[in-house]
Amino acid sequence: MNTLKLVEQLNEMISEGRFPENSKLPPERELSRNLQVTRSSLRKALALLEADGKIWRHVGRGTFVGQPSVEESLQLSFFTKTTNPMEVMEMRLVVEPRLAGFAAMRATPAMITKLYRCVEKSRSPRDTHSYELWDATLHRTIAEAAQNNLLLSVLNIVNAMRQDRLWGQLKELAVTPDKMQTYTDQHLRCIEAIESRNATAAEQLMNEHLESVQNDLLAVSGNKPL
Amino acid sequence: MNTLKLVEQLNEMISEGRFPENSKLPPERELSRNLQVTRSSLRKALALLEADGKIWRHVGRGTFVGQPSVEESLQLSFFTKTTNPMEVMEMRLVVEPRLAGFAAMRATPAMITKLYRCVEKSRSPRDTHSYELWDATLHRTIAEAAQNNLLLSVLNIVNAMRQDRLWGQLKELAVTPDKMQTYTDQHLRCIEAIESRNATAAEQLMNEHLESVQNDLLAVSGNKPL
DNA sequence: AAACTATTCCAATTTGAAATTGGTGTCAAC
DNA sequence: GTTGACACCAATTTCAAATTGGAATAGTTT
Repeated sequence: MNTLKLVEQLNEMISEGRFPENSKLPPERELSRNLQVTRSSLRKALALLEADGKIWRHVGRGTFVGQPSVEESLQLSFFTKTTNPMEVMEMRLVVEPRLAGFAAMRATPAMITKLYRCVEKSRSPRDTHSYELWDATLHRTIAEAAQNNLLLSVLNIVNAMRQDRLWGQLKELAVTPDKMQTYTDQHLRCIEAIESRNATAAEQLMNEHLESVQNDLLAVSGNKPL
Repeated sequence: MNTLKLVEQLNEMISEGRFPENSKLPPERELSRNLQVTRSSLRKALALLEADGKIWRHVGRGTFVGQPSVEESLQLSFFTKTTNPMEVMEMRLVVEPRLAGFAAMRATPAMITKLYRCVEKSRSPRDTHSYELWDATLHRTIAEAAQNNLLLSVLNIVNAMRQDRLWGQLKELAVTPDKMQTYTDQHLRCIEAIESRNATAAEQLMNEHLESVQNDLLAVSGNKPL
């Protein structure tokens, strides 16, 4: 296997400081000429290095040594490349129950009205897509009611991931009409807790809701690695 | 006060659909000519509209109706504009204790070694800045050990906010040498919990640590609005 | 068959110069 | 002291041309 030798060779060039941290590697076409290999071979080696976290690439920009910058890692395209549904659900379970708790303490009456409206809209959906849209709006509105712009941004990331086209099939399999009914009931109970300013109840109800969603996703993925 | 009338006028133009949602308003120079007011007057009105969330502006891009897009709200510059130290601490308290818990379950021995190295480096800092750097590295390493790219990105946002130059003074006031000592001890106990795979302990210790930090920040800010 | 080579095309991005745009300060006038 | 008029700045857009990683195809080697 020539590819592994190439990987080894590139690794040495990097660790020997020929390509310093955060520097840009020569274009693939040029580098392949220098190393006397074809671009396809080089690309296979680079793919392994990227999977290993040694380098990162971006179309039109180039290939870079080390980890992407913070600014880079905040691009939506970067999220879709590096994460998966399981990670998203884990993040939701960390963030959203607390957001519901905050909302219970901070939501304005107008916000609570908006929350009930979201539940109503999601109760009789035309299709899966329509339901998902109102579901996402509902969860975002809870984040808005929590009055923390940073956490709201996090929720926006979550929603953006959920709307990614790659997840379409997974959602259509997992979100059946009876699930929608269950989820809507859970939403309603959580919002009632928010309205009655019961933070711990809101937090726990949101937690239970998201665990339902997670279990349903795991069920359809058949415990295969996501 | 002419400004309030201008705000009202602009609000009407928006709600009447003359400037649809997400559309770009005319440049300030042009709009001020159309409305027969000076640019300075218009800008005062626009500032109020922006504070109200009705519009958002970006240098070189223009002024837009409604809320910024998700992609827009993920720019670091947008974070520094819309958030504050209190929100960041709240977010840290939501995310980082759970990250420590995950790290306890998932950290590789190599990662744990790296964690101890971070504590050592932060134990004898040359100055506040040097301490902050290793502190940030430590918290990021815990996030890496937690093995969730999405949550790692969240932690990266937190760290980017903390390194913002606007926070320099606040940190220098709050992080005195004896505080550094306290924080380092708390770090150490948390990492020991991670090493012994005690997730609940790691989570609780990180929570206590961050509450200390939050209290110290509140103390120096004198309970003034942040 | 399987793995590598050579070539082509695509979409995202960069480059650079010129124009645009929001942000900021100054100074005179009423 | 607010308002109006003007100049300047830095960030961004625009446009076309060049660059770059991604992906597909057909031919060659083993």
